[in-house]
Amino acid sequence: MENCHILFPCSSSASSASPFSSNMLNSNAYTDFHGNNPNGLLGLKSDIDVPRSDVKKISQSGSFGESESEVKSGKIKGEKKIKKPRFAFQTRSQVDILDDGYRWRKYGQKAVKNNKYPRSYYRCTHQGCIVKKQVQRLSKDEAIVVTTYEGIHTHPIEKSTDNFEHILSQMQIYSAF
DNA sequence: CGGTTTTGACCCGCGC
DNA sequence: GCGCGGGTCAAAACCG
Repeated sequence: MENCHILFPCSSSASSASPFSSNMLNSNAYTDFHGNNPNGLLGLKSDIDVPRSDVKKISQSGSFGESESEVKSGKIKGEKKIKKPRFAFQTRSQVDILDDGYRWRKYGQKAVKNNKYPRSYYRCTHQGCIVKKQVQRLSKDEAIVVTTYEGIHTHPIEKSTDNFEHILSQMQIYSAF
């Protein structure tokens, strides 16, 4: 029970009063702190709008032979659209892999238009955990890495939270001014 | 050996 | 209807 959920204190007053517009990625604001923020804190954005309803996914090879269509991504036929929370963190780091204490498995990588650097897709390797994460580096500032979390972990961390605290000390979060 | 990364192909929503 | 951009899968390669 000691395992605390990694929930950032951004839900309190982050509703619509967040200083970051939905297009924060295009904002050139952070370009300004270039060299201004030794701490490496960039920004945070929470998005709760998933237009896609996650329709079933059929293998391209059609090798499915059993009814595993159950709760795969939280999508059930009779269920309503489950809006999964989305959090985007901008951090300044040389490495894309920001270890938050969870185990991730990369499942894809795509090049983003308008961006020289590709975007990596990760997924939590825990059973039943559907949390996804994607890491993107800005072409404008290669020192800036945008990590977007999708979903909420429902299981404890396997690694020591000590590591996570270490990360927290490197990044500060704009939860509420 | 098992799990993970890599990488190309496929799929889907949206705009034109 | 087609093309584009973005997201996911899956088989092989890779690493401990």
